[in-house]
Amino acid sequence: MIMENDLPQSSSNAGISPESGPEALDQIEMSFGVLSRSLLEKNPILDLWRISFLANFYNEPFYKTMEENEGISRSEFLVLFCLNSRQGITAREICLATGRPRNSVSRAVARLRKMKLITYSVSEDDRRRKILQETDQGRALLDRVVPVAVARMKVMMSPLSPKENKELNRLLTKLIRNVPTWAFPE
Amino acid sequence: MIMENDLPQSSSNAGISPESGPEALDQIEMSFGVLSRSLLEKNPILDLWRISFLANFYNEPFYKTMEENEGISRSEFLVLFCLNSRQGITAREICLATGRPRNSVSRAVARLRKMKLITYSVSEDDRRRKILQETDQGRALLDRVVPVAVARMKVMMSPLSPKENKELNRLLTKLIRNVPTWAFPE
DNA sequence: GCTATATAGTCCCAAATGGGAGTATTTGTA
DNA sequence: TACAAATACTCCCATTTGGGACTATATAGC
Repeated sequence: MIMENDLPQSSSNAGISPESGPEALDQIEMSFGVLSRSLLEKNPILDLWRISFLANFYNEPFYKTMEENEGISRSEFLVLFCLNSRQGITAREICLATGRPRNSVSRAVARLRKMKLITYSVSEDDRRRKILQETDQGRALLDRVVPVAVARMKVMMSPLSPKENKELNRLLTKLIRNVPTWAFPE
Repeated sequence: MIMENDLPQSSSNAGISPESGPEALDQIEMSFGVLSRSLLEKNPILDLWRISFLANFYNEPFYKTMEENEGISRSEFLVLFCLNSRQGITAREICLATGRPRNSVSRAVARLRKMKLITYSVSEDDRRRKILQETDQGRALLDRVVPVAVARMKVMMSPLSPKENKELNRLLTKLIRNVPTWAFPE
């Protein structure tokens, strides 16, 4: 086991400049402007802003290109992705897990069904429920799209060493465990 | 300076259960269902999913209640928030920093102006540009809304010790610096 | 200086969105 | 059994959204 010093930059983008200090976000200023830089350096909801920044600039372009290439909307992708992840689930589960309104999920399900990317069968236990299932075509679409997303994520995560990645996930787990205490106001 | 052991849970939510291991996300399953739990534990774009989960379940309810309480949309809030963060900026800067389409920002600016929450003046240097500025009313609105957001974020971040919070930000900085290399496909 | 190209911002309109009512079914209560 | 309340899902429709054309201004190339 190699003991590595995590403080200097890891494998990729080595030696461009120190990772912290005032010049750390020079590249951001180039691409996203001065305002973006100052928001990422200092604002009253800094931690949240930074997390949202990452999520936002990953997700939006990804969904946009997926729409163009596969004609599949964000909600439609999410439905397929969820089905791929767990068997025997219903629209309600997808709403809960993704935060999308039941409305949009229902519509996504209807369209995916029309496109023969999924099927559903009324649950025997509870005939209100429809158990969703991806078709071979649906799986095939994910097999085209998910690798693109994975590759994109790998690039996103590439500045972190394996050890740092693990540490990030440890911290995220702490935050995620806590979400139920604050997610739903009132 | 107190040397604390960061591995056991920090100040709040102490002793509920270990923060990792199979039972770590029991609470998630309660609130968000089994699907959500399995997605947060394992999926091909796990890191991204977890980051998006946090951003999503912070942002959506926040914007929704702000809409209800203040009659201000997401884009409108973002415009105000940006103006509060930096002087002399234009709509374009806000688009770059937030990823919102210029369209929506333009509309948000128009509406905020009608509501007397911001003003603008054509730039002398470049008469295409409109320099935006918040009014006292606009600032007052932020003074009502931002503390709510800050409080919510503090709860969100409360599971982390100061040291862990700092470490998280170190890791996020590494990721953020790298965004320009992948954010815009093609 | 003149023309072509780029940029900031706005407008139009077709399409997407989500709130909330509606339907079908199940569960709880007596 | 009867009936009230809850739940899963769908439908209707007013509102929002964002792509892309358009206007005004600025910049670059010659």
